Amino acid sequence: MGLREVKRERTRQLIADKAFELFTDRGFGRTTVEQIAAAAEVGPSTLYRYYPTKERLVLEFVEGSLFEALDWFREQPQLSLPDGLQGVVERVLDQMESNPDRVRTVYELAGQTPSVSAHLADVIWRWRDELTAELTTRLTADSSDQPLAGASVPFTAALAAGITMNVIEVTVQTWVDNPAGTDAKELAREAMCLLRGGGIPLPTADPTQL
Amino acid sequence: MGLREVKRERTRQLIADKAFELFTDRGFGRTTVEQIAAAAEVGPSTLYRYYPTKERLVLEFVEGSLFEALDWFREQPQLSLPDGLQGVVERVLDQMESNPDRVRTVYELAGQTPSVSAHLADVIWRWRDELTAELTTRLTADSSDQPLAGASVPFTAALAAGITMNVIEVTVQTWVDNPAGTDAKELAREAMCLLRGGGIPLPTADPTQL
DNA sequence: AGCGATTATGGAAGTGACTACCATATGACG
DNA sequence: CGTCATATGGTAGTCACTTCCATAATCGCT
Repeated sequence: MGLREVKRERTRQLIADKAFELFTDRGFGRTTVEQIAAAAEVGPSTLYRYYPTKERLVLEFVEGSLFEALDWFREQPQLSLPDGLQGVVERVLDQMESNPDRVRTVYELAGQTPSVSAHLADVIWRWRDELTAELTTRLTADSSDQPLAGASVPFTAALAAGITMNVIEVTVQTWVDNPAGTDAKELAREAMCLLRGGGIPLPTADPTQL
Repeated sequence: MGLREVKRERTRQLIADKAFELFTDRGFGRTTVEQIAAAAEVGPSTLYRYYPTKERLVLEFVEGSLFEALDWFREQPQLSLPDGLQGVVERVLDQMESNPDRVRTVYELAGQTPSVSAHLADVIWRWRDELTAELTTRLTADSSDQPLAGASVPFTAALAAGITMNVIEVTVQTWVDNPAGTDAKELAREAMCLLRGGGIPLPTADPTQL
């Protein structure tokens, strides 16, 4: 690795950090990209080479946490899918718990600014889509695992990825809302017990006469 | 209802329709709001009184379908939650199936334009949040339904809403991707069978040693 | 019908995110 | 040291979106 990439990563982090400072101080709407660029001592056009939109500056940390866990998952093909997904959930929550203030601020900014919440939702969706893709390849690979009666593999994969995403979202949301002190991974465990135990009201397959 | 509200609804629809035309013709990025306003024969400032962003013009139909079903759900407090949620799923899919081209175009535009997919994700999220709120009040009301051992009501509600949203999303996605002809409600039924039958690899509650 | 109050509309002016482009500088490599 | 690839900064421009005000359409009441 050359000196070039080191500098690149440094600049990248510097920009995101300065941006986050300004956002927490003056708020998202009252901060211009010029101000961020000036604070990071780069030109605005340089800033846009690192981050495509102002919103992505807010989401840097969350995005990183999610995709790190996904990368880990891809490198663990020997694990069973349930164990692998469990590892994904744990890794994401570990990242979040390592920096509670940042996560909290992200959610606050998302709550105040529609475009931020939109981009947050988008990042999580893209993550889920990549997880779906990975699950699809794995399910097709060892389809001996389960007969998968009738249902197509991508369909099953999408459902699994969606539920995993849900568990993470619900857990993080609850963890952020609570006055700190709660254990995120304990919450996630509860969520999964509920899922397996059937304690959740699901839509029924049989249509009722309406 | 006065003449005023009739006109308002007419203008609202007119704007969305003209916008959709232009988007399908020239694409989202190559259409300016001025062009849309001109096509609908209103001033740009009027357009912004009806739609807060250009992206929401794309999502008008999807948004309407989702929230109509939610309104219906709110008006059916006598139904059990599973039946009610089933009704929600059915109603959303009915709406989508009533206008396949429009849904397909929305997904195409979302696939091409990041900001559209971001707003699409956001709309669906807001919908899920409102569904969560409704489920929370209902679960607290008749908590005699189930003991809900230990788990908090909003937690359970959020999971239920999330899964319902997942079923809809996965179903619509699969239905849109397929070369037409597939029955969306049949797909949804499969999804729910998979969910109930445990045919989906979920993260395990017990952490494995990593 | 007529009249005051309320609300919808159109236009003008401005802010700021984002893009395209080019000249320059800086690290990579023989 | 020379060259080459890449990173940077600045400029100019487009366009989404906001704010504000003057005007016009509708409503409610008598």
